[in-house]
Amino acid sequence: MNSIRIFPCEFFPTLIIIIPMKHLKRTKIVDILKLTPTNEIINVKGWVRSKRGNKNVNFIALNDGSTIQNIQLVVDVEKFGEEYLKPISTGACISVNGILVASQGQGQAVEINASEIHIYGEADPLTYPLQKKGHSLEFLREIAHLRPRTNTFSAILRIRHAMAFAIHNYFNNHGFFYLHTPIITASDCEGAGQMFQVTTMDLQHIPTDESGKVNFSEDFFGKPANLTVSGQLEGELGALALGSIYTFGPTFRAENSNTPRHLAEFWMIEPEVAFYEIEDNMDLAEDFLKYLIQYALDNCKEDLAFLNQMWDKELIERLEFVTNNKFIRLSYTEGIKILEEAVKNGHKFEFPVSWGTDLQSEHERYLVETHFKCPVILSDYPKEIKAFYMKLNNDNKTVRAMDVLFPKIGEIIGGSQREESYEKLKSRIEEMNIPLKDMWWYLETRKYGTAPHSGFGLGFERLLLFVTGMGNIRDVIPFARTPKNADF
RNA sequence: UCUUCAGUAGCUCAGUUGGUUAGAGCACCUGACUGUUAAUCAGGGGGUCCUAGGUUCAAGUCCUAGCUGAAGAGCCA
Repeated sequence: MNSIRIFPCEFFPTLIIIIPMKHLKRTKIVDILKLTPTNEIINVKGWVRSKRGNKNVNFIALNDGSTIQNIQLVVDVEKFGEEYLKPISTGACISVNGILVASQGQGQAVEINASEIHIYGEADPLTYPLQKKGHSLEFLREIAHLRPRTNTFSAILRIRHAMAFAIHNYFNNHGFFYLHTPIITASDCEGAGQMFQVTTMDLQHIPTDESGKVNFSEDFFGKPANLTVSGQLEGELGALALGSIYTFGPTFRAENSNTPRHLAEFWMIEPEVAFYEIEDNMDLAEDFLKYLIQYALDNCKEDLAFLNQMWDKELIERLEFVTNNKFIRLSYTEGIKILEEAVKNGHKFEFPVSWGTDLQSEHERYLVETHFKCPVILSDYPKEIKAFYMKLNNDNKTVRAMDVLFPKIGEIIGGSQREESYEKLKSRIEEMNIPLKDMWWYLETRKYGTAPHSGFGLGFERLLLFVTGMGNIRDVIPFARTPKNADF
């Protein structure tokens, strides 16, 4: 390393002597904390969380993001000089060589006696927005470029990584293949809300035809194109060839949703499996969610403990409850009966309950949080309130849909067994006025070698809301995209 | 998009029935302190009271509109 150390000379106070800092391979704090103290010199690099002390000795709490834990640096003030240490304030980035020793203080097992310090970057205390105190989540959202440097967000981002890894791990272990479905799609029939249009046309001079309509043949793809709202339809194509696939990618919805549970850009996991009935689909969803939550409990202990202590005292308890209890499974019809019973017994809902209407948030919350106090898988909804591709039951009234409802989050998973009959699917498409010409490829999977199959979509950030205990989805993604907000 | 609530120092917030020079804690700066744990102690600086109108002798405080944020609802994962 070409780093240097500068310090004032005793005889010529203005003279600065430059000495190359001894080059050592960096050790991450997460690994340092596992070491037993020897007399070897090690190097640590990171950002200063706090500096305290007196005329003789300074204590620097350093964090490098590898763990929520800081390493304590002990700095002899006389050795470096007050002036040199001054710019090492909260937020500054430094590289330190020193000896790892057993701590003389109470708060930590080991600490580093600093012998050389190089300052990579100062952080002017007058303007650096992060202080050594708690900040509101709303304030931190306004400084999304710096919030990963806080304990809370570094914990969330490490958990986010762990969950992404665990998702791939689970599917790989279960023989699923990761299928990359397109981000840009020219089919407007994915049926999950408003789409963002993709175009290379000059919006100031849009080409039109004789009748004044937009001439999309001049656009990049020669027809209207959008960002995907779901990889499911393509996922089905994969499942009907590879057997078991999953997608895990960004998803875009141009809905004007202003809630703590919605993002315009979010990540979704969509497994799709051939020869799966709806019950198999439920088994997969339950096993998958429990695996992920258990993975977090096993591998993100310190970060979860921090979030539990800081934001949500019941977090770990709630996670353990979910892994230890079977999800309640019941049909939409049974759910309605329970809700009607509740109304009879005096429970007041803002919206009326009756068979055939979609369940409101308050109804789902009643089932999950009040009645069962447990995750619930609701299935077999009336066909009128569900998507065209869901398999019709023999009663001709309900479809094999399933929603997994979680406490605090609501719908975390939505899925179904897919309609595999060419004729039934075709007539559903026609009933819902979806243009058949755009769906020919989807229908051909039913025309040639069709098979029963099922799948679901898991909102990655909704999973993270549950696992981290955060209340707002904008706090579990590094850079949130919501209506009127695409900064950073 | 609808409903409700909020916007005062860098951050978190107090500010009485409308009444003189708008406060506190933390942060920051200066000083003290021989091992601190978001160190402590003493002192200091720091304000377009969200914006624009209006009511009033007088507005941080009341009214109207807008902007921004949050919560709930709808849409959904």
